[in-house]
Amino acid sequence: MQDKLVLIDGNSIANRAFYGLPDLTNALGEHTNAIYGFLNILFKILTEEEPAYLAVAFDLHAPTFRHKMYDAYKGTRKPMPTELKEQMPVLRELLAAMQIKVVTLEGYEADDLLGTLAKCAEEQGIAVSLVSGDRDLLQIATDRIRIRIPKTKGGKTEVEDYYTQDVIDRYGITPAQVIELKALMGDSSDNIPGVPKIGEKTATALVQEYGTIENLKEHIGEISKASVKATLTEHFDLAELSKKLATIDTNAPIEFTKSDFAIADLYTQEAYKIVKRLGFKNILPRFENAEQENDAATVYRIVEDLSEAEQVFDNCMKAEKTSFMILADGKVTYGASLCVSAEEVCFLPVQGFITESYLLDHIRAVCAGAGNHTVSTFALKRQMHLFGELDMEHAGTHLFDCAIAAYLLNPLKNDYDLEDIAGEHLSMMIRGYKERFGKLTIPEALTGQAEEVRDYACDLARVCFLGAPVLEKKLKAQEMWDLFTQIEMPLCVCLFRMEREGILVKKEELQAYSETLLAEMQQLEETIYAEAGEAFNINSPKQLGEILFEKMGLPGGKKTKTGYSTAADVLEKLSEEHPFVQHILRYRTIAKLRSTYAEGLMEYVDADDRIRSTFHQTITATGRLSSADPNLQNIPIRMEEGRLIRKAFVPKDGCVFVDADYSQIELRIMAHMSGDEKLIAAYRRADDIHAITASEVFHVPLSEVTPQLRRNAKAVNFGIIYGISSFGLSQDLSISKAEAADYIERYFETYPQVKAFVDELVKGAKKDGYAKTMFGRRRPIPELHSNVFMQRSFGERVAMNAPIQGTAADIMKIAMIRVMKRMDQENLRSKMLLQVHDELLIEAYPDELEAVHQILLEEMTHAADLAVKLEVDMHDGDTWYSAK
DNA sequence: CCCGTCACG
DNA sequence: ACGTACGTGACGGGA
Repeated sequence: MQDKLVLIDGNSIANRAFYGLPDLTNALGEHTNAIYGFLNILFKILTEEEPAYLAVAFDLHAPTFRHKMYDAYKGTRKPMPTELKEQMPVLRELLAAMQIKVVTLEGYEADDLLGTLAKCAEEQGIAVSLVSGDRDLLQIATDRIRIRIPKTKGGKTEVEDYYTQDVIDRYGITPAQVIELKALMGDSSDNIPGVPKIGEKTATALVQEYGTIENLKEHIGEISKASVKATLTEHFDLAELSKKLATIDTNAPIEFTKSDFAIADLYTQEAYKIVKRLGFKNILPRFENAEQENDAATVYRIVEDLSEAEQVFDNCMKAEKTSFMILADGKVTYGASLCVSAEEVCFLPVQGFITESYLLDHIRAVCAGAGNHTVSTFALKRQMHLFGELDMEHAGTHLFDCAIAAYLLNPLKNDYDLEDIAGEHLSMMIRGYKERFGKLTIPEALTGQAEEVRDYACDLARVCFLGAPVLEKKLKAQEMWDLFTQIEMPLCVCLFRMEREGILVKKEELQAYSETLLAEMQQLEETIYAEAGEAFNINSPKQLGEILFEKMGLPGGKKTKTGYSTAADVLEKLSEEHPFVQHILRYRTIAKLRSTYAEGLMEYVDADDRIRSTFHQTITATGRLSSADPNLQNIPIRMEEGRLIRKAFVPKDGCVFVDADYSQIELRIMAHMSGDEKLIAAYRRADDIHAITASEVFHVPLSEVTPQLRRNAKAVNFGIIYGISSFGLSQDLSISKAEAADYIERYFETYPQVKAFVDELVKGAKKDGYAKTMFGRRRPIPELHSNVFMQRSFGERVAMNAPIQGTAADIMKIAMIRVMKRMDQENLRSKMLLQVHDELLIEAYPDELEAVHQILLEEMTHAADLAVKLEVDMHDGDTWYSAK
């Protein structure tokens, strides 16, 4: 097989990728698109050519002979944008990790080095491919040196190839004449004033006719075009200069040798780490052979013998700290890994005498910890569902959930898997399940690749073991240790118990409700089709838009990226005059209630007629919880027809619901945090804060506050919490922006300390890079430093909202822990079932009703000590509907 | 898989 | 001039 050398123009290809691809960032916020594009081209070429030799050339910042030739040469290059500039050293680092030869030389540009190497290799009988986006390189083309220029066509990268003949075919001139052409076109000397610039067609014709610019000069009299003649006569010296600048120096002091340029193993462990960090998921598999070699000091052991297992658990109990990870799929446990020390990690597969319950019971015992050791793991709540509950307080003092810790350190991430935590906090690269086992189930993996499963499970436990102290240190440094130990970890147990409990629903109520809805839906469907004159999919915004705005010709501006907006606020403006639109809106409401709530919820009813939602503790940017599968935090209440669904949620036999919710908690927090005396006084005075606000802001006696004025004041109150903007308020109140701005101004005049407070929030967040709650929870706000107005404004609103929404979340979490703890202490059998941000739902035994009321009231109102009293509204009911 | 829409706080 | 209120999750449609 013939030897091949591939040469790559590093700057040119990275540059091309940077401008050709959308902006791309990894989890750390590093820009990566130039590197990504570079790698894609590299792999494409390598796959195609299978070369024996490879090198990438880069420009240096040092001046080249071109600078010496012409002072202004440095100005001929555009400055690199920082987003690209920062990628270059990372790319170099990656190439080094892949053991790829990188050439740079002071005083020479990449072109010169590539040209020299190409010629040198050609002389040694090696076929050369030179990859660049720069057509200057075409001058190097021969029959054995191929210039390859990547082009993007419709998202696909294609490569244009040029041997000598291809240059002639495409440009009508020989490779050697490329410099003549460039000289006439002034291509390489953009910034030199007065340099001749002749269009490509004319220039090509001239080169074809005269061969060189020197020859052209001698025949300048023959040129007919006056402009061409003038510029060439006047500035011929500049054309000559231009030619010299465009000429690639193939005599750079550099040499091609086979040994120096031979491709070694590209897929090293070092390279794997970098690609992993960069987040190139589809490139990563190439590097998978480069397994993370374990520290020689750490032993991963499979334990199958019962007495040996006993020994492992015994050691865990005695150890100062330990960690574990259960390997399970849904409800089935296949094994667990435990880390007794940094040197010894054991994997215990479920088999023989090591049964599921044996394993789980022992792990629970390790967590419950008779001793004083700390136990770290990942996603503790999920594992509690396998082995059972723990003590809330003990969780705070002795257990460490790496996912929750990582979430507190950066709540903006989409997920917190252990592989990411290992990379981000330990600079350790762990391969994930999919990378190791693909689509295999755990039992399949265990049969076929038992040792790999062992390594995987042990890796996870080891990351927990090593990660906990690192995360702990960071939490303490950021003053979130109390938040973690006193709120989040105990809450984790609290949430587990709520999830395990579930909530009873009357399936037949859901069914009946669904049928009622279906009947009306079908009726509406008929009416709508008749009015539209055809049948269409009402649920399709696209089809609906066409019917409304094209067929029926209703006035409607295009609003969304994909077409007409048919959102409720748009349709409501039309509905007055068009009953048809009212029918559409009504249909939407009914369809939503049926699909998401009536039908949707029925899917989740367990055998014991209870629905068990999952409360996610590591999702929101502000510190709130979220509920999913199903979401029980968005059950309808605002509209009566939707609210009816709550009649299906009932307490178990012999119990009643107690529903307690904070009254305007966010606004009270606002009053407290701002310290605004007038707002605080307003809260101390009476209960209808919106009316008082209206009275004070609009200067009318409280008794004369109209519902309209109250509504406006309420909207302004909300606006302040959301991060006020006149546009947003104007939208909400359907008033002009100027009026909205006026309201805001009046509000700030009335409560000047609120104004100072929100200003300070933005200022502080800009300085620190994050917003902070009363309990130290942080939310990073990178948008604050954006150059884009929209994004920056968003950042400012977030800086105002996050401390308020987040503090409310903190307070509710504290209340939940205290309520549950008190119910435990008083040996109540009543259960906490749901949290809906400012509301708690308890399933109470009648004989405990008084106690439950008292506990809720006391613990919720005293969860935080604010300048303004926290008020709680409480209702009992035999359904969730009537308990509100 | 993303988008538009809509349910909640 | 820019064009949005803050925070979520689920559904159906359509590429």
